[in-house]
Amino acid sequence: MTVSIKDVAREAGVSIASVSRVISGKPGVGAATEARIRKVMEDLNYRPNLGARGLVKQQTGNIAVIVPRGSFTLNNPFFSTVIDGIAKGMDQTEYNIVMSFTSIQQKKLLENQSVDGIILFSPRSEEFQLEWLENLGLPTVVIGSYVESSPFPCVRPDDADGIDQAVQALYERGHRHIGLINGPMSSMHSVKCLEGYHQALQRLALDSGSNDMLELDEFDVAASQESIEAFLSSRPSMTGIVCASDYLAIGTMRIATTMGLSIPEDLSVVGADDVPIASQLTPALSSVRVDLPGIGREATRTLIRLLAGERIEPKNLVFPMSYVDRETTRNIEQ
Amino acid sequence: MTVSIKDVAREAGVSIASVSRVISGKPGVGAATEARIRKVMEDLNYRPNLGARGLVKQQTGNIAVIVPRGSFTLNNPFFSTVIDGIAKGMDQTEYNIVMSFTSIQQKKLLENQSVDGIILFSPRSEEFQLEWLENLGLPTVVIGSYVESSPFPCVRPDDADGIDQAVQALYERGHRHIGLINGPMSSMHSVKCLEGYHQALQRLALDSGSNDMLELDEFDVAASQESIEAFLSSRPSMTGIVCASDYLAIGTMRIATTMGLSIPEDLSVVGADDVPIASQLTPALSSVRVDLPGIGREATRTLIRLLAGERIEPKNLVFPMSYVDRETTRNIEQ
DNA sequence: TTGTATGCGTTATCAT
DNA sequence: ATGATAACGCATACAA
Repeated sequence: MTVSIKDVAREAGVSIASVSRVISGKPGVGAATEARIRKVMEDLNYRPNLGARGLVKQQTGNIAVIVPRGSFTLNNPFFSTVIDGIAKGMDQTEYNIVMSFTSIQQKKLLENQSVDGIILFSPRSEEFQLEWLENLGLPTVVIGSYVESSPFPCVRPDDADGIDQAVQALYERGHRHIGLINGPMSSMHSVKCLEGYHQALQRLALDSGSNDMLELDEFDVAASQESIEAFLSSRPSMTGIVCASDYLAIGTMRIATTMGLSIPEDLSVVGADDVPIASQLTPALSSVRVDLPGIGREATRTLIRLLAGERIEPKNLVFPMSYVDRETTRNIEQ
Repeated sequence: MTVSIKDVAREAGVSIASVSRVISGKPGVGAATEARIRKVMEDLNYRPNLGARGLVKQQTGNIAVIVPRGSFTLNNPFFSTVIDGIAKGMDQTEYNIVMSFTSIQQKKLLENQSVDGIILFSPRSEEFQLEWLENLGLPTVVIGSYVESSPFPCVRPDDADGIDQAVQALYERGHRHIGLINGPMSSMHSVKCLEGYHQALQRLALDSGSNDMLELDEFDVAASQESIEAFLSSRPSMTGIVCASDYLAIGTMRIATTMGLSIPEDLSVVGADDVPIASQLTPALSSVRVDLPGIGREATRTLIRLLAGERIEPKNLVFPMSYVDRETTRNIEQ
């Protein structure tokens, strides 16, 4: 059924070695024979078998992109935007992208020798054992904040500084009671966000001693409606909210609105990452910008270098964030 | 470096055949030897090589998921939501998902015998030659409206009826001048939407003879700001707008707002597909719902059956749509 | 129950 | 410049 190098060889009246040579562009084949071979390949509609080639060359030509499991993953524009960058980066290479969204897929994929390298979105602490990952012996690059002890190169936004900037921006606009809506602490991203929040509060002497952070169980807002409502209504003096992601911010805005609060009149909201849709919203979401596709491209570049045998230093590539003022934040009188 | 079936055999003092048998769970191996082999596999940390297995079994274990090229693809929640369903469906199987977002990747992927089947998001007419696709000889399922002459099974929303329902809903709320913001006609999706639009207009005797459809060059709104502005401002009597996708609707709302129109007071807007974020917006977007993850799952199921050698009838699996009334539509007095 | 041998499609080594 | 052949890791028909 499927036409192989052997069929081409027979049809062209040459050995498979010669066919292989023209396929891989290796020297050592006469112009005339090459032409003949090419013609036959065309006629027979020959297609190389990547699996067979991989077998002898000891590589698959595939890169695994591992996104966290959970209901909202791909739907979260953070991931899709970074993945966009990964895809663009991968385009310059010979590699294909094998994606996996669930833990079942992930184990299957990684344990089957079906990829040459891994791009790993920073998993929750409960998802992967670092030891298991290391044991795989595959070149790996992590995207997003990750445990300090990780031996893998890491490309990430400067989450802590981003949240710090968001708080600072609200402060400069007259806000004095500023809350943080954060993800679960099992995610390093949340840990970093909290770090930045505390840092800003301390510098601005805003630390009231009260706990104004809400830690959600999930990054999924829909599942956390009640706790957000409670958080908001129990803090009437709070005029500004910083969220650990734009996605969280969108959900928070919705909930606040249904509670009768208008944005930004009653409550200012700042997101994080400045996902593409943020600027399309009404009102447009103030956020802390970072080059998401750039992160994806850089992660790809790094992995490719790793694959080529390079040693990568420094291990941490941190992308700067910068506050973008839009319509969900307002100046308030003191 | 990498441990193979051969190493296991030697270490366990058996033949590779026996090892292969326990791996594939085939009968014909004594309990004692099986135990010994398993232990050695464990000790040596043996991992099967999918490529090698594929070579002999003539299959790769990979499914290609082809999404249209272009700037806004993964970022478009339509795709990510359907893909979510695909991933869930694929979880029940032994297949991995190989994604490709660019034409370069796509050719590479499809021409290399590195996948067993294809899930294809309905491409623009200029993107793929049907003949080329058929020539691949791979089991293929299309998601979304596609050319009639396609020989591939197709899973899709009932776009025409969806838009029809949206127009109908606006009509019932008192609207008499209703526009359509549509994608390019090179996409069958747009063609179907237009079809539903005309159908509704005719039934409701609303066809004014004027052309109230705006055909965008791209599904990307940001690039079409000017034409949308012009469209809106040149039709002051228009009170309702139906959009060919939620994404388009979000962009349209933003542009209308910056023009000083408030939604839904001055302009009612209805999206299509009811993407997850639609209900999270403020105001929440009225839309035409369809089970997007269900479409993904069904496409996967269909492809798996195709892969198993089944013949699939009917070729078209159409998912119903139904209007969801939220906050971007209002009743108007006659 | 267990082992031997062959072949899957390709690259690479070594002759010629 | 060209060809024969081993090897990659695995499944399987056939022998024992």
